[in-house]
Amino acid sequence: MNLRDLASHLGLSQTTVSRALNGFPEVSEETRLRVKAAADLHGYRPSAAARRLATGQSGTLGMIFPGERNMLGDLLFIEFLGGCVESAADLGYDVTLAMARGQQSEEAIYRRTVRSARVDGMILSSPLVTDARPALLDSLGMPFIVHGRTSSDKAYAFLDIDNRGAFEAATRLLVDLGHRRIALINGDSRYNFAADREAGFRDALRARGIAPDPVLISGGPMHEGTGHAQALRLLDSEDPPTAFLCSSLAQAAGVRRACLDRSLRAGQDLALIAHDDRLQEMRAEAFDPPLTTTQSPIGDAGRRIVELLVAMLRDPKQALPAEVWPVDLVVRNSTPAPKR
Amino acid sequence: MNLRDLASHLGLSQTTVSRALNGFPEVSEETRLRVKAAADLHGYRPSAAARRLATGQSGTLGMIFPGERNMLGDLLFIEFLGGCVESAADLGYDVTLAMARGQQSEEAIYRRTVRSARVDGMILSSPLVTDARPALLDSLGMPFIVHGRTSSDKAYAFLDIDNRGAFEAATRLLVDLGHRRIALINGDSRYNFAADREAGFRDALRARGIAPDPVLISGGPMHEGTGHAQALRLLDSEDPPTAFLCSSLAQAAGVRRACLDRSLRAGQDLALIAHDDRLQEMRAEAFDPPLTTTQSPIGDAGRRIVELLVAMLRDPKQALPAEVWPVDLVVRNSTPAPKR
DNA sequence: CTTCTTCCTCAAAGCGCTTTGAATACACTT
DNA sequence: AAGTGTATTCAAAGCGCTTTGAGGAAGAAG
Repeated sequence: MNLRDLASHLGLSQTTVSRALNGFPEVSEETRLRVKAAADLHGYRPSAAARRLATGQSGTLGMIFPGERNMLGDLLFIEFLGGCVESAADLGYDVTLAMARGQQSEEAIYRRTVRSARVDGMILSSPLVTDARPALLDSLGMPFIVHGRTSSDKAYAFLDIDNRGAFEAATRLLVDLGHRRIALINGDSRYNFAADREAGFRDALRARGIAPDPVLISGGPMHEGTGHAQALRLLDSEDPPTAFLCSSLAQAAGVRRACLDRSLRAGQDLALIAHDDRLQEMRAEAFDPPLTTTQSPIGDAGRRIVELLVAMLRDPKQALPAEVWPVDLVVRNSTPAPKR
Repeated sequence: MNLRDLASHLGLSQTTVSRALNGFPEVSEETRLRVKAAADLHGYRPSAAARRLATGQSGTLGMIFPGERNMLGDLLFIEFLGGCVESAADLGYDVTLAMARGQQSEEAIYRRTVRSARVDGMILSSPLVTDARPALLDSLGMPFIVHGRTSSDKAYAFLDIDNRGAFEAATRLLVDLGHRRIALINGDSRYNFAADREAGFRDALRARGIAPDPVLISGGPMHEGTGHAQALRLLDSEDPPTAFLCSSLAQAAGVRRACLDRSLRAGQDLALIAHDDRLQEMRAEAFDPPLTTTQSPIGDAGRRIVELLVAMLRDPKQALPAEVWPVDLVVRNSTPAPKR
């Protein structure tokens, strides 16, 4: 059942039927009701392909699979992706994935995707401190929004959380509790979020007149092994930290294990704070002990970012969205004052 | 630059250009080369929307986000998805995701997806023992392929691994080593793969005249907590097992932790085998000790399943593919004979 | 020199929708 | 009665591709 059939069935023109269905004001309410009823009755669904051709819009948003894969980073990605897909569906958009594979240049993927006009807009995730993609997409004329931020001269749409403020607050909490040697176990330093977190960490130390010790600052993939390895290194060092600040719960789990290896109790003998992206099956409150965290649900960010992108597509003239979400510091039971 | 422009540029008709580009035999080799060169030169990309409208094919494969989410299950999903996206790209297809959310019936999602003709075929993952989706898609006339199997009267396309054989072999290995009390920590029993694994487990025991003890058979999500909880329960029981067989490496990690809790060494004091889906960042060989596994790369399955589905779409008359991959039993260092 | 093939190329007809510009009908003004 | 809006509806022209049915050119066969 296509539009023409439906129209002739109703004794109306395609124009009128199309307008009735799409909510244009030129159609009388009576006609609209009649049309809608008939459409329902016959199970009419407009052909996505035809609409796309006619409007030039694909009704599809694109996302590129992260090039660098690592287990718990993937978990963040999928939670974010889930949020995106969910709100895209609500807004009538599809989400398609492409993949930057092996050595094949990521740029080629983006170019190809853009040129075949398969997507109306793109979502960039995990931006690097210096990331070529915004400029690339700009030059290709493809609307996009970044989850996170990056250094760029030009304005671009983004949604980010206040990583710097979050880690500044967390560090401040630790310092105010009396901690002086605080270890930061961060994400990979090429990522902007990690740079921001380190900056917040340094801000707080500087504000309290503490010189950051480079030994105490490290980074790596967002998984348990990173936390374990770095924590062991530090616990076995000459002047071990009294507090750990981690970029993910998984890293915190590694720190916890390292502490156990050294007969220490994380959250009691040592303070432990982690950033919590609110993954479905990894709850800071179920940690032993319940973990003090900086928290911000990454799934919500996915939902919101699609809303913002779709709004951009619907009204390209509006100002580029630039949201920075505050991050809650949730104090639970893992942040004692340092042992004397 | 569209087809008409390109054609007039070349002094050819659209027909000829289209055929040259799409590899039809009616075009002289010389013309084809000329056309291709010009297309490259001008960066011509056919409009996906127009092609879709003209051919009635969307060039898109659909996948539904798993309704039930759990961390390491998600990891399997994303590894599989990555494989799918990768080979879809090679074959010129997009992959779009939909999501079965909350209480909204999964069926509605499938119906909607099918009716708007956004996808040419669908990939079903994580089939249940009794799963309504194959019959549903069949009745809707949507081509699909199942990753795994399910009980269904009708024939359907699938790619599965030999879960039953794998667990039969693993169990046999343990029995032949002298183990008599073997615990199975499986996936959720509603999933077909879990049922198959249990069947294989029982096969091997039966073949050796051992009556399976229901106490030793349990299941749950594919994560560390499941392995830990079940192993603790069993280790603390009256007649603890001497060997564990797990459905995932994550579960095996939990078993290992439970053993440590009880001052036992998994892989030395107790035998431990797990199924290994070959996730990027979770290597059985890096386990302590290196784990004996039944292994089958789930990413490869994703790649292959898309090949099969695309082949089905290109030639709907061919027989439905039905591949069952053998699973390697890789003996490493975690399967000692039982202690006397 | 025709007539047939074989090869290559073409014009034109869709695919199913949106959107433009015009037409009709009707109620009000003047 | 003619003129002016206003509210509805319509026919037709695309969107950019694929594909059908035909036509022209060149070489082979009669």
